[in-house]
Amino acid sequence: MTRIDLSLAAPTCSACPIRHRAICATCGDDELLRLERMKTYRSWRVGQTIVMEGDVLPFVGSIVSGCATLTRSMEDGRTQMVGLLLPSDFVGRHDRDRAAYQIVAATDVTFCLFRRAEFQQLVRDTPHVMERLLKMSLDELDAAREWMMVLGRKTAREKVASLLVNILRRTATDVHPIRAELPLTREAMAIYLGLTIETVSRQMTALRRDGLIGLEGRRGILCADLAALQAEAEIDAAP
Amino acid sequence: MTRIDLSLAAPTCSACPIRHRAICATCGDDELLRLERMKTYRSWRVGQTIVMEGDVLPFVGSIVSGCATLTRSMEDGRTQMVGLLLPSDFVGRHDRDRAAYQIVAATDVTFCLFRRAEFQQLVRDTPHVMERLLKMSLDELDAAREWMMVLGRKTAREKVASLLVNILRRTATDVHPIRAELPLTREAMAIYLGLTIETVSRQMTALRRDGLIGLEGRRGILCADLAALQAEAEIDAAP
DNA sequence: CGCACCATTGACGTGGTTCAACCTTGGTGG
DNA sequence: CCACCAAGGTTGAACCACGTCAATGGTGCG
Repeated sequence: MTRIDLSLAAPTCSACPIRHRAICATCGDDELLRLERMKTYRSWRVGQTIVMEGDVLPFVGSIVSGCATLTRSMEDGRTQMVGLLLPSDFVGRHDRDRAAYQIVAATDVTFCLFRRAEFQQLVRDTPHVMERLLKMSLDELDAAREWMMVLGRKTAREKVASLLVNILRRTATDVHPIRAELPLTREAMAIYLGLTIETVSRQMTALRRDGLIGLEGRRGILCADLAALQAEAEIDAAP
Repeated sequence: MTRIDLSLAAPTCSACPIRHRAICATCGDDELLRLERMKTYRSWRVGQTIVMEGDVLPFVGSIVSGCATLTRSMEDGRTQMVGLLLPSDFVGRHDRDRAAYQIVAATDVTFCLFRRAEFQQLVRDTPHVMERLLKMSLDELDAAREWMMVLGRKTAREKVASLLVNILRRTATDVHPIRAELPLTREAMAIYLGLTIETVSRQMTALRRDGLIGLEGRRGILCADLAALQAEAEIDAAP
């Protein structure tokens, strides 16, 4: 593998692409300066393991670009994804120094990291940062519970459609038809959905055959009618 | 139905059974006095709906005794439990006034409630209460992710065993054999586990037949060897 | 060009659901 | 007091969605 420089120069916070969505969203200019001094950018290549389940994780931080996965495995090898990390998502617990899940780079990925002790001090000094962390944690909890519905009650077709809708909503670029690059292999999709690779593949083919999505190579997906795909995922239009 | 008085006199916080495990665990005596003035006890009978999904929930609070369930339903009626509330668990979001899930009393249940606005002020005035809320939310998130593993990857037998282990761990009374009262009907168990009533019933029978548990009436469960039951649930002994 | 690696497709097996009958238990009223 | 009933729970038989196993197809990289 070609070696690359993985310690990128970090941009100033005010120029950061996740400035208004990440943990720092509610910080003023003064606090941003404090963050500048604390932060380190660090990148991993696709496929690299960032931490193993149970290992010491000496930092916490935000994902700036790319995609990482949170997974848990059983002794016999069965694996379930429990979180999909996209830009602005927060990783790690300020109050625990061991990772509860394995974190893997699903694509090349860059994090904005803080050493835990420093971050914990920041949280305790700055109530609105703690409240921001609380809000983000509660949103994650809601997302996890939403996913419990997917895992427990949806059919394979609905599961795949649900995942595609989620990814299109968060990362779609073009319009008519909207388009996104899947950050996951079929295997990673299967691990997320509690299915096998084969079932994911068959359902992707079926959704394409039924005109609900288009496929471009292995990773590109197109969707001319997101509402129809949402209906297929049995997602209520309400929220 | 016999009418009962549902507005119980609340005990003083210092005599409260969940004093050291609930949101108030880190409060000193002075803050406990503030809580005394804010709190209201309120009870619901088994089967009553406490709030419907999407309804206004004007309070937040802790469950003091009994058991309640958090569920979400799809339009066609498929239902998934996303949380099981036992004494000391916290309910509601301080920053949102609508319930994201239906809350139902699984047994007769008593809550210690605070009006949202007052509680939100308390959280903002008292950093260590906010940190306590954050810690409890992160623990809930871990529990939800643990449950994603159960829903996505475990067999019916492992699912049922996992639920029994959870309940025995949190509510078991006797020892040799340990004993607990199931706070859930078979239907509620099925909704929690992403299974049908029939499958739950068959797996309960199978676990009894295999000598891993004993059954006393509809609700009583006995377990002479919790480690064996945990092995059946494929739970790593580690944590 | 050729080798990995990822993805697709097919044939077949099976764990869990579905549908239906029956059993148990606790509560109610004659 | 006990017959009856409703609700919850158990059991059986048939079905099917998804998993398993195996072969084939595509694609990007050295």
